Amino acid sequence: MSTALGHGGGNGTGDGAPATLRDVARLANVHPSTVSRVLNGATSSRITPDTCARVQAIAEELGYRPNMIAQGLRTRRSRSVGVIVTDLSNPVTAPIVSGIEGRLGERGYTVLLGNADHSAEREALHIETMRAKHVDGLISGSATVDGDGSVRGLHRLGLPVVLVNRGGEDDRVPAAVPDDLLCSELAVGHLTELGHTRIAHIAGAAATTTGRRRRAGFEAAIVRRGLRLDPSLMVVSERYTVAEGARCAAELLSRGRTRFTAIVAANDLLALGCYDALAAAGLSCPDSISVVGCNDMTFADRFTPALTTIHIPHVELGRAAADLLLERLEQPELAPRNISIVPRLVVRASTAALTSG
Amino acid sequence: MSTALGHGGGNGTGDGAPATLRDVARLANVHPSTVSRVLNGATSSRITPDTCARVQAIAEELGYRPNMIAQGLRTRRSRSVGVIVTDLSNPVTAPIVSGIEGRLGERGYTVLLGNADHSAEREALHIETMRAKHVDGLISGSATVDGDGSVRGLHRLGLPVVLVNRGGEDDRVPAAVPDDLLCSELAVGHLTELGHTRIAHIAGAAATTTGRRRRAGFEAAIVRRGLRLDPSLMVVSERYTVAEGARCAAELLSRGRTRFTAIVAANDLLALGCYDALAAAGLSCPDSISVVGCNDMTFADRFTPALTTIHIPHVELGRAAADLLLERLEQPELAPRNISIVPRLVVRASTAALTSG
DNA sequence: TTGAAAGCGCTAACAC
DNA sequence: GTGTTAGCGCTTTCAA
Repeated sequence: MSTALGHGGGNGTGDGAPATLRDVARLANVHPSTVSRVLNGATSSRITPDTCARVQAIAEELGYRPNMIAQGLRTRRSRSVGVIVTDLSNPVTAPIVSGIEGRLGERGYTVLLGNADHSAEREALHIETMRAKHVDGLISGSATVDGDGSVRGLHRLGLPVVLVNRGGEDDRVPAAVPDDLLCSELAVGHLTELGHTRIAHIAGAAATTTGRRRRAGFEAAIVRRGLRLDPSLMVVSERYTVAEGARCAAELLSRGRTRFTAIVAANDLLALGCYDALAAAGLSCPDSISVVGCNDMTFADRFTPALTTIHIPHVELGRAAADLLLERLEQPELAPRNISIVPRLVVRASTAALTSG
Repeated sequence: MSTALGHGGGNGTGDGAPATLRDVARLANVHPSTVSRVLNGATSSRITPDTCARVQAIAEELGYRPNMIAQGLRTRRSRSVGVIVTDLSNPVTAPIVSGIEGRLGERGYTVLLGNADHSAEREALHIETMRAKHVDGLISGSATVDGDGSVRGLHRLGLPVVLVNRGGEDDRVPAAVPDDLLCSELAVGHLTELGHTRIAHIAGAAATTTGRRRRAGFEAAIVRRGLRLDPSLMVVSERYTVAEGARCAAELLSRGRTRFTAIVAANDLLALGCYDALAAAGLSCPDSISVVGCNDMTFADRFTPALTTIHIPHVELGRAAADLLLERLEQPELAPRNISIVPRLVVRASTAALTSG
């Protein structure tokens, strides 16, 4: 009786090499293809229950494991998918990957992980490798908007590709993304309900759809409420980092610290940077300035003040991306579609009602 | 001229299929094996510079990419390694994986990621799959001490395995781990320098080497200083979570809240739980009770109070594990070895000098 | 220096 | 229902 680890293995010749289909066939007195048919659920129905049982017994006894490399070469399906991320150290990346891996794993696919680490060169290298390893598809979390990213190229080459978290500017390649417009709407809505009217925005990099769409959503939300869209209350960050958030908040402050009473940051890291800049300027959050983040990343509830933010279910985002890819792999005839994940406002302690003007 | 994406590809027959070695051979008027020799650095020296150039030109023109699946089947080396983690959502996991992936990527290996998500069954499944996909080796971050984990079994089967973060109890399988004894020594040393003498410990699960060794290190550090080892000041947690930390700290408090003035927690998550339990009991940290964590995970500096903890360089830990595996893959004759990573005390605001007894 | 031949382990089209 | 044959794309003896 073989364990899950293939103990009791061997090919029956005593040389310790793992058993192959041929080994099983030889001991079961059948042809290798018969073994193949028995072991592949789809075709096993056409085999005599008798031989079927015999083959299975021998396979079990030998601890036979199909060689997926050989299978892949023959069938042209590797049952593995590449997952390329911009930055493994970004707090939202792990949950997204977790969601992807979980769903894909359920369906028998393995994840090849590539960390681009903000380098276009490394990203291209990973794509290269994954193509060479014949992944069945690719999920990319590093889409940038600059026209014609490498991932986009793959899509044209016919390799199924799905974007996650950040989408493409258009809808040519399927993507699972948060409803970025709604994120900003929720943030602005919350602040106006608290009485704020002069609200600043620290936008995400223009090269990312999260950055662009959240900015668009912010502007729409402001206009929709009949508030003035003040260009001096807008600053565009270059990267999603705490340091960059601090830089942008300081910039905002330098343009006049009484011009605004609240900041909508394009993500939590930027919001954390706001905390720093405000503290450095001797201002308190939320008493002087309210701050809203976006993502609700791990520990957002444990900062001081606890961060009011827009919750995005990143694990679910990852699962959705996996579903999209699975769909393309298993029903290529279906029209590609997008999934938009609904965010949710989480009120904590970094926002307060406007008291003094 | 072909781009990194293989544009300009095709096999020269116009059917859009990717070019193979044979396609290149045909157009270059040489035998496929010659092309193989040209393209493999090691053997290309034995080829006429002339044909060498011709072959390379054709390969380039066709956008030829070796099929690594076929290569793998033939050479029995997949150039991919499995990385199995206990929990992708643990804050230390991402940096470890990042370190592993970074180093392995430099050396031409791809990472297959498997998230066991605390399930032994899922872990076994991943190991199964990775064996079937013929990974060249395995790095496991989910070693438990219960004798004969599945990973250990693989090691016996001859698949190169390296443990990371948590080691095996003995040294039979190579591991890259923090110096857990030193972690506790640093924590206790820091507290005694602040005047603390009655120090409690929230130990990590006994099934993990981090839990066991940090506990042993704690006990040794206490004894070394001639302090009393009070069993009522020791509680063993079951999982590395905030909730579990809170439970353990509450348990400690229930045994008498004046019996100790400081807590050494086996990791930062447990330490965060201490914050909660102390707050719930109306106690302040660090004024009433000092708390020391371990790991220095992301944002440890941003909690309130900022957490005094033992810094472990997790990216480096991952790199070390990758190095260990690379060593086994490329120089199997070398004796397996372990790498111990040196931790560092980071003093922040959760510890204070003992003033009132 | 190059070509020929064989085969890694598997599946699938075709025969019987 | 099962066997035969061929071949996925590559590397690697062995010859020449």
